Amino acid sequence: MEDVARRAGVSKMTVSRVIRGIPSVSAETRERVLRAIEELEYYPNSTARALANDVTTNVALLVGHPPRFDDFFNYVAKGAELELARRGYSLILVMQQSEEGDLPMVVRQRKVDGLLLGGPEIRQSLIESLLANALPCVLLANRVSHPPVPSVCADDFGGSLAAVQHLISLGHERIAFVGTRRTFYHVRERFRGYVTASESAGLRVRPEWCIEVAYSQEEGRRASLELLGQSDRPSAVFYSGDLLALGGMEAARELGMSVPGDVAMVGFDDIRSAALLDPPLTTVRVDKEEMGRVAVELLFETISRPDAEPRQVTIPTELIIRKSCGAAVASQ
Amino acid sequence: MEDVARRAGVSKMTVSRVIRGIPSVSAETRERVLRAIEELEYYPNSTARALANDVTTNVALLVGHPPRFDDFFNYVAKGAELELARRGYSLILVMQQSEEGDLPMVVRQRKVDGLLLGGPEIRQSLIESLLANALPCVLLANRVSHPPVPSVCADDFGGSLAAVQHLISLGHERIAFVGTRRTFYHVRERFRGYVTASESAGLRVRPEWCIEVAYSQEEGRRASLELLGQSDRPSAVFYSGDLLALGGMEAARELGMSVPGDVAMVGFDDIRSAALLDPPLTTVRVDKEEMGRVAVELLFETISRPDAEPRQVTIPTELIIRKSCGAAVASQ
DNA sequence: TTGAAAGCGCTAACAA
DNA sequence: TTGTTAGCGCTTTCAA
Repeated sequence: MEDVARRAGVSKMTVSRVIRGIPSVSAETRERVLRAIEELEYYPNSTARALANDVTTNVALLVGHPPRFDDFFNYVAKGAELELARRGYSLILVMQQSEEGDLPMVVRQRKVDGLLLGGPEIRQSLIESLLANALPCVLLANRVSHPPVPSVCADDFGGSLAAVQHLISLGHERIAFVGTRRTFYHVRERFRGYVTASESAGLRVRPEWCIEVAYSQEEGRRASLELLGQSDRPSAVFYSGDLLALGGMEAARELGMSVPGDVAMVGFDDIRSAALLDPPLTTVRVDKEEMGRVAVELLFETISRPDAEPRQVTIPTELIIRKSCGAAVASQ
Repeated sequence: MEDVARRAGVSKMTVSRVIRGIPSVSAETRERVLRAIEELEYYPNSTARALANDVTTNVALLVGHPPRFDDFFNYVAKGAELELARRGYSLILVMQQSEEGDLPMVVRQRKVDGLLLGGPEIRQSLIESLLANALPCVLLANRVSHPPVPSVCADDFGGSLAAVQHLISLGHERIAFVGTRRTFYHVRERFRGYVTASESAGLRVRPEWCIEVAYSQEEGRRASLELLGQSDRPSAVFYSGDLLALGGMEAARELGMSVPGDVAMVGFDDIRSAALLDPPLTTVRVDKEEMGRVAVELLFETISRPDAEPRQVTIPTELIIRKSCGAAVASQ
């Protein structure tokens, strides 16, 4: 900066003003400074700026432990990075190191101006510590009631409502629900959609057909084996996540049942593999990149107006009808 | 820091020494300082440290344009982040904004101490600019001959050799190769493995069966339709990447051919979907997390000894035999 | 073994 | 419109 100032025959301060676009600089001076900047290929040092301004221009995306950086958050990260880059910010990727709600290193070190908290595995206690430290946060694919935090979720309720209504419209009256822990907001919502769709069609929700498992293909398989192994079995299964549905298809294969012939299956999320399965999985598409993008938007709102009412944004979902549900028309 | 110093009854300088573990501090003073740090929950400000030391403790993972942050780099990022965190560093994720070899923002701003350059889409000119700016770099899944840069690649040659030899051992004598641009190091190596395996088995490599396409499922499909639509067609196809093989399976389906009955298929990379296909895809597994981890190791070597001979590390691959190759024994 | 002063590259506040 | 001074939170250098 010193060099630029010398070359343009002005003080460092004037250079600083030109860089920041402060109007109180005469046109000709600005011109001279810009030329000097160009000639010297000068670019301001972000560390020094950060120290002087107390703004790092970094945002962290924190994903839960054990390192759950999968297809879903891959897209979210992409959407977030693109939006951050547009604003001159950078994305720091952080895998939580333990299940505890310890403050992440990047926070202790003050390396970031805010955080995107990915998924429901983020502990409530961590959210509270972060807020107590006045760190702007946005929840991604999660929502909490008590401390008011902005959040971005897919339309979990609406998506699941549409999925189950679709099954019902295909004639199914015996629909089971296999999902992860209902302490998770998104699972609760997806379950609510299932219940609402069922009940408003006059179908009874049978508790023994509502199964709670961990999020893995193997767990989806186990639950499905149990469900489908009985004589009194459902004719369709709605899974709260595609990975569980993968396990379900595995189970059906093991039992010699055809999908959708003997049992229809529908998932949620539209992970990359969903379309590649045999049969291709009918599922609810979540726009993950858009979620990342919007989360960044909310974060900036929070940074600029920390006391504003936190917004809770819901991203629309779309039912993607493939073959696993047995609908006549199958796209993709 | 001032506060800690006051509380411990020493100067800032002594606090700094204790934090950095500098020995010339008496045991009792150190004790007092540590207590004060604990009581005040003091944690050094990384921005200030960065400015004083000219070390940001940040590393960027740069992925090519158009934003190719897929399954492969998802795992690489995970491996890299874990290793960086162990060393007190952070990972900044950067999607290249254009095809040009412009210096990324994080570099101009001096936000990072080094870069991991992901994939062959990174322009040679960019690599050279980076090196000219004395920025430590490591190539990931890429290798160049001219400027000496450390790199981490899978055993592209060995993996493809094993894959094609396996096809040959199954009796195939008419094996085609579908791959992306041979200007890419990894494709060149994989092609070399194909040629070597073929020729040492006395098989003729037919140029019209060596097809070059872009990396997408659709391109894999198109190439395969062409290959398999002729009467004089191969009995097996080796794809330089799983995504292409997905397209291949699609093509076979369209042509009413069974895999592996009418044509055997083998991929490379072992992306997440590979095992889920019907039939499950035989492929060469690449340890992507390990690649990320090792890349970080190399980067630190380069940072600490910039003039040392750059290491070129090759990560072993493993042939994963599933069903698409037609082998009798199928695992997974 | 400890501390005081200067400086890393920038910006806020004030003065000219 | 422009420049000077002080300071962001740390570390380096030198002196005590």
